[in-house]
Amino acid sequence: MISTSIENYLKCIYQLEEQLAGERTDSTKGITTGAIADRMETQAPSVSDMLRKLSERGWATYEKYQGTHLTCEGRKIAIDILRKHRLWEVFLVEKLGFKWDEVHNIAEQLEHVVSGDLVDRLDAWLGHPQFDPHGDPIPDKTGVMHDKRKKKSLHDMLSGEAGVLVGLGDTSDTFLRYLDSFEIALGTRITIVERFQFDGSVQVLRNDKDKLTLSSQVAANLLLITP
Amino acid sequence: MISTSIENYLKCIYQLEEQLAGERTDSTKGITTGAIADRMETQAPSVSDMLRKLSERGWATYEKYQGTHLTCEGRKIAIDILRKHRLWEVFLVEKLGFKWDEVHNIAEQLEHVVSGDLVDRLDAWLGHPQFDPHGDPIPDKTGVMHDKRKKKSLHDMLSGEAGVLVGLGDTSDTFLRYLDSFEIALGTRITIVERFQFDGSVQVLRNDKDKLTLSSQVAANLLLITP
DNA sequence: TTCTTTTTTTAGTATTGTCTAAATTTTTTT
DNA sequence: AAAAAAATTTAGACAATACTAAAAAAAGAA
Ligand SMILES: [Mn+2]
Ligand SMILES: [Mn+2]
Ligand SMILES: [Mn+2]
Ligand SMILES: [Mn+2]
Repeated sequence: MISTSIENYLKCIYQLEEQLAGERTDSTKGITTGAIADRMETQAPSVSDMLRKLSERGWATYEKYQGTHLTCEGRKIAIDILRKHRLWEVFLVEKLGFKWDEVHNIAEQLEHVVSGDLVDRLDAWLGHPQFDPHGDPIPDKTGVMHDKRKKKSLHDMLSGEAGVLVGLGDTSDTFLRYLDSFEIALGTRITIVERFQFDGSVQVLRNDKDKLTLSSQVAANLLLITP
Repeated sequence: MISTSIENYLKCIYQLEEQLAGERTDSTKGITTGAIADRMETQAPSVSDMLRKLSERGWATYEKYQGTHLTCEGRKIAIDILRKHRLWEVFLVEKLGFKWDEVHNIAEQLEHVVSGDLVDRLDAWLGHPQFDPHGDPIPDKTGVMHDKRKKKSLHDMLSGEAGVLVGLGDTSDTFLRYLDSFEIALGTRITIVERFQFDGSVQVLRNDKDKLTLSSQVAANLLLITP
């Protein structure tokens, strides 16, 4: 039996690896103790302890001071947890009517419920959803994500370019509520009117109607598909 | 924060108290260490330790060798867990299509998910069900069970008497599957044809059609309403 | 009542996961 | 290249929960 704590660590390392894959080219250095401690809001020694345990159990490679990488088996577990997390989020939003900023903590608990059948039945009953309420792809039963969309950050788009919001670089509750206040949701069409070099902010058109200004930080976390 | 383990103990003690209330008249002696250990499939010393902790926290009264009773606050927690357990069971059977003998272990985990909103939304979305898939009453938000039915064990019914199955004295997976093999479910109408003094078994009519013989032990665990 | 059996508690140990403080190693700066 | 700063690991401790073996108390039998 895998403990809740181990599952959380594996998922965390997986997500840090995903993130790094998008940013850096060299993957020689593993995920650092510090990055994990930050993300899990825990202390570095706890992470060191856990990394030794994960490598003993064959779910991560780990050499002192070199950071860590998931093994195939570790990655499989992480993806399985992520699948459960996102499916439960869909359930909470679509069926129970929660808002997208209310589901994370609940899904954080539900993802650890273990049952051979439960996830698959949930998946089928929800109609095999492809994405969770935050636009993140839901892996299928075999761990494959069928996300063929090429997402581009609003940060990297040019004046006049338009796209539809389909993903977020940050899914924290505070950012989600911040987007609510702008009336920006998944599916919202965004067109760049003007970029300001001064502070990196952008003026955009929301759904071809309303003009608004988004900070550089917000823009960087909005991921769109452009036609 | 209340741990999963504590929640399980409180629920267990509550259910033993319920059961005892139906059997005995004197409630002076508390629920025994041994009864709890049996039901939780744990060792007596673990129970002794936990009882001391429960009484320290004000959820149970406990004096050495005298057994335990829940306090009001302890009972409130136990009922809350029971409510969650039974609502999740309804969800698993009605929405996801699980069979009644497959849901207990899953609900045993789901009952510990904590969220102010989740249970109430689940309850409303399920249409405020009164009973779980095993016929057990579901407490409302305030902890009250609205179960006005007078249940009578098949064991205590006379020849010729008839009733409708609405509850079970034992909800173990093995007993549930045993009932499946007899094609007996909640709502099944049962009429006593003949009682055998020899071994306490009864010959009954199922839904006014098929004759079958039930052992004394089965009969004792079938709870019916009689018109 | 006294002896025997059963139940319960105490004592001592193990496991898991966390933390702080101190030591060590790596990285960065001068 | 040496010194300073930052990151990481080790050491030692603690809380929660469970277990076995032994002691103590309660219940039942003779
Ligand atoms: Mn989690
Ligand atoms: Mn999500
Ligand atoms: Mn439980
Ligand atoms: Mn039930």
